[in-house]
Amino acid sequence: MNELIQHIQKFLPITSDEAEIILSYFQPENFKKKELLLQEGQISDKQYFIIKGIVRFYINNTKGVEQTMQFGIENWWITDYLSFQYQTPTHFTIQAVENIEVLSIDRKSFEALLEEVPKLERYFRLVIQKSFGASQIRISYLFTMSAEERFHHMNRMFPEFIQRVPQYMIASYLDFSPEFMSKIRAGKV
Amino acid sequence: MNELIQHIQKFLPITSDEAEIILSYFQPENFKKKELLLQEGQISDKQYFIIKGIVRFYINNTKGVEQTMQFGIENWWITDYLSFQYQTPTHFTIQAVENIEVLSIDRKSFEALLEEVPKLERYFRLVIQKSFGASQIRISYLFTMSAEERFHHMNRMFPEFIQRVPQYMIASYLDFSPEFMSKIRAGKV
DNA sequence: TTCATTTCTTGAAGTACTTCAAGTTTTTTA
DNA sequence: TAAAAAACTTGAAGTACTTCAAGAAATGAA
Repeated sequence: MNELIQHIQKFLPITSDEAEIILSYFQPENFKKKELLLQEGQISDKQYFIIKGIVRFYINNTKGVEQTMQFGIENWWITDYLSFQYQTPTHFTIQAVENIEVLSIDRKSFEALLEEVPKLERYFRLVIQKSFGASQIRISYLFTMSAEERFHHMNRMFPEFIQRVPQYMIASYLDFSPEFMSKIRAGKV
Repeated sequence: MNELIQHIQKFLPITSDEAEIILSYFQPENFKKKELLLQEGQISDKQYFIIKGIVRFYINNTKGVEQTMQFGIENWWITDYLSFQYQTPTHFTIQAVENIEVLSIDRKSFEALLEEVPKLERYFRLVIQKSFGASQIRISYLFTMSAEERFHHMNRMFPEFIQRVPQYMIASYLDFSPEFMSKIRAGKV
């Protein structure tokens, strides 16, 4: 069965008729490694559900370095919600880390979908609540752990993930330099 | 008119009958300065809507220092959503910074309310979407600005707020030491 | 299979902060 | 309105990182 429908079912029951209606609102899209789903300055007009692959959500700091703020993996939703909700230009970029498959929905269709299947309001509320919780946990790690601790913690929690993503992206996600990451790994700190 | 109802009206229209039903689910509560609304280790069973005053949401780091992760002010919702949603013990503490007035709702009542007034699912989705967006912006500031820049930025954006809250809480919110904040303010960096 | 590109490593030098300890000022409480 | 408690300041010393520059290793493309 479709991944999105399965995901929705984890939060609330839907009938197969509803499933069909829901899917009719989505476009399957593919992006190659390094392609951009959203670019700084644009208005985030789409929300993406990741079927396969990894994306990163980053911001360019003043020195032009890309700081990874979030990763998105299978079964996660990704977009800049503020830009999406208020139609303001985004400060962020979303990029495919691998070749990816997503389902996309634009703002208009999203509103129409919620009107036709109102119980999805609940699904999206629960999904975002979870994302927000994850974001709070992430901030707490940045606040309470040293660079080395953050690295070891991530290594412990997501060993397979670390393999799939270049080190310098992990380093920027954990908020330290790639060189420092290299030294941590080599035990030279 | 009631602050909560006004706030809901910003996101979607409700009738005065609905307003009455909604309010019947909430308890007004008052907390004195420094009282705790939620304590590390507890399960977050309530969600709070702040009518008046400021709260802080913090975590104790390994050295026992309180790191402020979020402030909540008038018209904001506050809770640990992960703990609330999944009924797991929280790592965080919520404390009244001033004497405060809130409306509280526990998890059971919250579910009952959503069942009786399903369109509130949309309200809560939009509210949390906004909070999540704010959280993303906050992370981006931590990633792209120096301590001094974060301080000046906050000063520029929320000058009145800075007056209402002790400096050491602002310092921990901006992720640097109170001593360093003192030096920034004195122009000694 | 080779060349080009991307990613990772290493050491040396620098810096943006933290920590500590003590004193001062402001606010709260009785 | 005095005493106690909380919040803020200061300078000196320390440290967890960053930056730079150059080379090595791994990956991808023709």
